[in-house]
Amino acid sequence: MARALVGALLLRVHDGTLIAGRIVETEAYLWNDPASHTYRGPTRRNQVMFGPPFHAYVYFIYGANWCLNVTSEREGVGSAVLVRACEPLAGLEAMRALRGRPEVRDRDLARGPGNLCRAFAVGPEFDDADLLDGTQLWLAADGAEVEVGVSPRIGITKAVAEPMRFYARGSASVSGRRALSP
DNA sequence: AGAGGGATCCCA
DNA sequence: GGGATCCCTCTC
Repeated sequence: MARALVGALLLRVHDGTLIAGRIVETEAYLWNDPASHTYRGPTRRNQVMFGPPFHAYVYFIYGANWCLNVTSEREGVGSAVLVRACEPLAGLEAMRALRGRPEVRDRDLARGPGNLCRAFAVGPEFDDADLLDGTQLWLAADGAEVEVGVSPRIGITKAVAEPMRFYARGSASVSGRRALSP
């Protein structure tokens, strides 16, 4: 699932403008995973992760950033895929305005999970939104061939060695130290 | 490399 | 209700 999402499209209609990007980086957070929000069971925040797959799980982190996840696995299994970065395809001016940083390069508009949510105007109002049947935020498949690399996840302190980060090889919009993206 | 920032959750 | 923790970002 996390691997398959690399190369898919993320689409957003915001104020009548289409914003689109190709997902180039994801991380899997599985059931029974010490790094996952669901590791200690259901809570108010993480309940969406136990719901049906392909819904948005949106959470706030570090006092400044929203993060967008796609729930995965069947209902009852608390798991999700963090969408860490998109390569911008459409609506770049809108994305730049949403970022509030006129100087940012195109490839960096949705690079990193917090930046991605800003660029796509994604916030808590999308928590639990159905991403296969949405009119404002949704996912779409795409025929593009993407070579997918695998690495450990970024920014975690538990299960650090697990190779559950997936990214599009060669994409300049992949986050993290470039050294992590050989 | 370091500070900022606030929600969440565990354990009292 | 306190305090550690956190799937980060920006600026220095």
